[in-house]
Amino acid sequence: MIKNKKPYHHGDLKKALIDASMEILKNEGYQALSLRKVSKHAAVSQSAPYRHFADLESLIAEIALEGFKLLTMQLLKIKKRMAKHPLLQYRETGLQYVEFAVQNPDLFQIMYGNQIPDHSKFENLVAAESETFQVLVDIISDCKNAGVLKTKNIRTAAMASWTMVHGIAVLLSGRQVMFRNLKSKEIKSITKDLLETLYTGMKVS
Amino acid sequence: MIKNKKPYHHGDLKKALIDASMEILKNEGYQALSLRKVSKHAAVSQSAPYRHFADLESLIAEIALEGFKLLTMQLLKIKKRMAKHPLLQYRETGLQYVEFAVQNPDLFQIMYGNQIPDHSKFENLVAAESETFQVLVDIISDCKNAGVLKTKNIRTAAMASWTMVHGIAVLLSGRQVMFRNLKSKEIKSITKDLLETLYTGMKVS
DNA sequence: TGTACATCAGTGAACGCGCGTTCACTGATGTAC
DNA sequence: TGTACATCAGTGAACGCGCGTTCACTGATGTAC
Repeated sequence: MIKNKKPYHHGDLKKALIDASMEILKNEGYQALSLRKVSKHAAVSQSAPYRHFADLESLIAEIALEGFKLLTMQLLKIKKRMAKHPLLQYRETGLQYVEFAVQNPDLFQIMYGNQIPDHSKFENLVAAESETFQVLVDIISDCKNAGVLKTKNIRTAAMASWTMVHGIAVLLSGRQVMFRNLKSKEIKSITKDLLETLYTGMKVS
Repeated sequence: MIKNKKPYHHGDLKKALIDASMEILKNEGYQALSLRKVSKHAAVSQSAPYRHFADLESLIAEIALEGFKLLTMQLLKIKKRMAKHPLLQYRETGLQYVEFAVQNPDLFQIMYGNQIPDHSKFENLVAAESETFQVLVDIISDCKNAGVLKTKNIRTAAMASWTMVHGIAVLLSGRQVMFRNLKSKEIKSITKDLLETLYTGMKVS
C-alpha cells in the first residue's frame, strides 16, 4: 500500500490531477487553470493527463462535476441535520449555498461560468446538477406539505428560491457592486435578510 | 467629414476598437476577445490600440463601462415610459435587466465576470455601476412612497430585487440547469412569475 | 499664404511566453501457460 | 514458481498557435511665426 519509492505508475493519477486542479483554483484562480500547470502540480509530464482525460474541457467538466457533488453533499448534510424542520432546512441550505460560493469562488465559476460551453456533452455533469437542484425542490416540497410555505407551483417556488440564492452567491463571490466592500461576517446576515424578504414578500398586505 | 481615401489617422479609433470588441463578443464570445483580434477587426496594426488603451484590461474595463451605460439607458427609458406608475416601473425594469443579459450574454459576462479582477482600479466603471444600481433604488423608493411596496429598508429591498433579477439573468443567459432547454418566448413569463413570487412572498398568510 | 518643426497616431518586426495536443518511446504491470 | 508477452500508464521532445507588449520608425497633422 505505502510505497517509499516513487513508482513509475502513479496509482491514482486521475484523482491527483483533480486535486491539483482544485489547488490551482484556490491559489491562482480559474483563469490560470491549464493542463500543463495541472501536470506540473502533480509532478507528472504534460502528456500524462491524456491517459485520463480526452482534453482540457473534459478535465474542467470533471472538476465541475466534483463541485456539484461537493455542494450536494453539503446541502444534504444540513437537510439531515434539520430533519423534521423543513423551513429551517430551507433557510440553512440557502445560507450554505451562498457560503459554498464564497468559500470556493473559482470552483463556483467553473461550475456555472461558460468554461464548459455545452454541459449536455457530459451526461454525469448534467445528472449531478439536477441532483443539486433536486435537493432544493425536495425541501420546498416538504415545506409545502408541512404547510409552512405558500406555493401553488413547487417548481416556480424552487426556481425563485434558487435564483435568489444564486444571485446572492454570484454577486457576493464576485464582490460586485454593492457587495464590493462587504466584510465577510456581514455576508450571513445579509443573505438571511434577503431570503427573509423573498419569504415575506414585498407586497403591501 | 466624409473621406474617400482611408486616411493614415483613423479619426476615432478608440470608438472603432470598442465597436469591434462588441462585434467579437457577439460573434465569438468573450473568451475570444484579444487585443490582436480587435485590431484586426478594426483593420489596424496590432500595436495601434496602445495609443488609446494602456493594456488589455483597460480595454475590457472600457467595454464593461459601455455595457453599464447601455443598461442604465435602457432602464431609464422604461422608467420614463412608465412614469407615475412605480410598480410598473419596478416590474418592467426587472424584465429589461433580464432581457439585456439574454440579448448580450458575453457583454454581461464582461460586466460581471472576473475578467476585471479589481473594478475599483477604474473609477468611471465603479461610478457607472453605482448609477445602474441607483436606478433600481430610486424606483423602489418611489414604490415605497406610493405605498405599493412594503419595505422598511429600501436598500435591502433593492438588494433583494436586484439579486433576484441578477440570478435569473445569470442562469438564463448562461442557460444553466433548469433553464437549459428553455425556449426564448418562455423567458419573459418565467421571469414575471419569479418576480411575482418575490413580490407576493412565500409565507403562508 | 508659406514654411519649419513639434507632436500625434499610426506601422510592422520582433520578443518571449504558455498553451493544447501529438507521437514515438519505454518502463511497469498483469496474465496465460 | 518461472517465463513470454500483451497491455497499460507514463515520458519528453516537438509542433504550431495566438497572445500581450515593446520599440524604432514614419506618415499625417497642427501650429507658431
